[in-house]
Amino acid sequence: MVQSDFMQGAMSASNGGHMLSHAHQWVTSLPHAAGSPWSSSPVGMAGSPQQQDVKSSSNREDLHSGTALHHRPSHLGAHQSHQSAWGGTTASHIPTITGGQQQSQQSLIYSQPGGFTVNGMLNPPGSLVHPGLMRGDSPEMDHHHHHHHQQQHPLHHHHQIKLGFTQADVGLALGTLYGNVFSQTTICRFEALQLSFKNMCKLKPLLNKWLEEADSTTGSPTSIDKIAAQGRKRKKRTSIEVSVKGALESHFLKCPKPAAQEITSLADNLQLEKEVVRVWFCNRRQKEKRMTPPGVPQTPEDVYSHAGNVSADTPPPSMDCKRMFTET
DNA sequence: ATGCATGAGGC
DNA sequence: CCTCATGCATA
Repeated sequence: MVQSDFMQGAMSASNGGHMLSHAHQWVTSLPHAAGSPWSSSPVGMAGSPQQQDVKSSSNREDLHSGTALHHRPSHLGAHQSHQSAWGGTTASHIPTITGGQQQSQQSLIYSQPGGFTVNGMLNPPGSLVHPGLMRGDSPEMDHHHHHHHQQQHPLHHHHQIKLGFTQADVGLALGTLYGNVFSQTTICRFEALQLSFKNMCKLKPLLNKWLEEADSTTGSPTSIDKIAAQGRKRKKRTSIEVSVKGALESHFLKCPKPAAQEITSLADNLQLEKEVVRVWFCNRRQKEKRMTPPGVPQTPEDVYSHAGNVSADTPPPSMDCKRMFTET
């Protein structure tokens, strides 16, 4: 395909000696067997071309999973404490795509030492529905017993103790294992289902493989080799004021895809570089296309539940507003 | 966890 | 210039 050139980042957590100042979330604490993430068959969503690229439709079926995932016995003194979102550790739960919409963000379902009773069923091995075939699939695991995350008990005899890996660790591991390195950001977005449907489909199998590996390798030293290079200077992130953001948002609602000239005038009015405004719109549009539209936070259950129809939401208004308010 | 940014691939 | 996949930098 075309978008296959992931391998440039790979150094987010390896510079100096302290990776990220405050580590992030801990991932992967999967109940063994809780495999099927999105058991749904996103592809089967014929009839509802939800969001993006419908053109490459016919090959996004790598979603079947079904591999029992386990965990890796390591004992990290997880200490996540931090702000809001961390209601718990982010279990690297592989989400189930439900037709391309939205899910929750960090739900941690995992097993407890006493036996994670997610539901008692999870999904049978082999219940991987093929994309396009069936879609009722993965049951809903209850999220009632979530958050417990890292309980670092000294004895983790079995390799059943779930552990926490940081998202950055996972991203790195994926790279060392399969060649595609991902950043904490990507893993985070994956878990939060904030990637495009297609992107999700691409990443899911990788994560699944990692999980398998993590289980089997139970402690095997993953060779760490990264491609660190890239001395390109990045533009300092522009901080846009809230009021200005509001203005941009306002315009976006009127016209999500302004013409170059509009962008120019807008930039002028807001006193921002044109490029900044242009990029803002690009990013804004992208955000619009992601899964997990705001306002429809699904509970973890929903996430793991049904997944069949892929109903498109966010109908592309495709209205072109060339210049309705060009006041130079 | 997310906002702004970079780049490749497309038109 | 856009879309898309990704990620540094940041709140």
